[in-house]
Amino acid sequence: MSSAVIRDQDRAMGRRNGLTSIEMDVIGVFVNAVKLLGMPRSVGEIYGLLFITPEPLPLDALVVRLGISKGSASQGLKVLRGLGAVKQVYVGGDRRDHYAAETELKKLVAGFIREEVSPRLEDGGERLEQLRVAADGAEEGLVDFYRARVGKLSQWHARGQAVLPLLTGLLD
Amino acid sequence: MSSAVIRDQDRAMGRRNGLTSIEMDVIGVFVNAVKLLGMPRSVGEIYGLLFITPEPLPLDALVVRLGISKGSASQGLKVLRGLGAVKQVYVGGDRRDHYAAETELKKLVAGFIREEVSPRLEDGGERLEQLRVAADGAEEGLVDFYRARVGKLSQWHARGQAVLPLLTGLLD
DNA sequence: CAATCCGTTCAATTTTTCTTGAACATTCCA
DNA sequence: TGGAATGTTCAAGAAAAATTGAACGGATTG
Repeated sequence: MSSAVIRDQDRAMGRRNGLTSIEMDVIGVFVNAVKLLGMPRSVGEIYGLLFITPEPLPLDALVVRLGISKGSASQGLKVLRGLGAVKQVYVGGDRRDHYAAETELKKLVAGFIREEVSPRLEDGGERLEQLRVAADGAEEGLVDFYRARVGKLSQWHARGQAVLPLLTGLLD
Repeated sequence: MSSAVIRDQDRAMGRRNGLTSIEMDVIGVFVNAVKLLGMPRSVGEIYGLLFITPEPLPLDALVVRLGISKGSASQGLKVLRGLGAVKQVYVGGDRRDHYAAETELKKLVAGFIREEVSPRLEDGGERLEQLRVAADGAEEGLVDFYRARVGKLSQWHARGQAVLPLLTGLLD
């Protein structure tokens, strides 16, 4: 089969790069979404392609179809595995790892909270300890104000910790 | 008063740059937080300083104390005003605008949702329309799968729109 | 084994994002 | 009205983040 034929097929399907237009649209949605979450474009591309592909795909397929480097694909999959956004699927007679998108919203949100949000909240909790000490040791006229503000921060922190678990609960 | 005296005072208060150590710590907390939300460092610095300062501050004070440019300060305040994270306070006999931090968590979260999240959700809703059409027009064997996936996306979208208002409600 | 395949890592590069600073508009005041 | 004060905008430069690609380690195969 000549490559000219392939290009004709691509054109007929509305392809560019080797992605169909519906694939590109869905990927675009996810690229947008992961940007909102502060993640690199490639993560959105990978998840998007897996989401809109019926079969599990190996790393090479991501490289070829998305036109990204092997390094990006590997790192992107690492992030997605960490989030639990991707399932590893065994494909007989092929020693490559194959991946499929995890599509349960609850799991995705829980993964994001676990990997991205909770660590920061914990970190913030430690800082609060130090802030309380620092506030108490401030100049006379400022101690009360500082204590009030650190108290406000503690309140926020507690609210965050209380609300996050509820959030995943709402998504069954 | 000589600048040597000022420097001595700074050293006694644990200052560097002209910020006390508690100010720097609090600012650090907010710089971290806004990064999680995908906003520039300067926005966190400005909000942090306003949060931990008893008096409302004008733009110049932010420039001097944080050591940032007038442009950054102006743009950062613009963002914070948009979020409703900052109150404009009138100070008699001074024609500069003075700003104080809004410390009601509910307002801050609502502002973030309004400015950063909702617009994207709406945008996503429009894309979904197009995706439904594209899915229906796909190759024979893929139509069912595509419809299912677009349906999944719609579900997520609906969940998001349902949950966001609840979220602010939880923060009274 | 040696050769190949698969995936990871990380320094170098590219891309994106943020910050700066000078030009500008507007308001205030003498 | 002229000039000083205040704040905004945006092009250029600096900084940060993402991507690449080559080198590497380990597993598999003939």
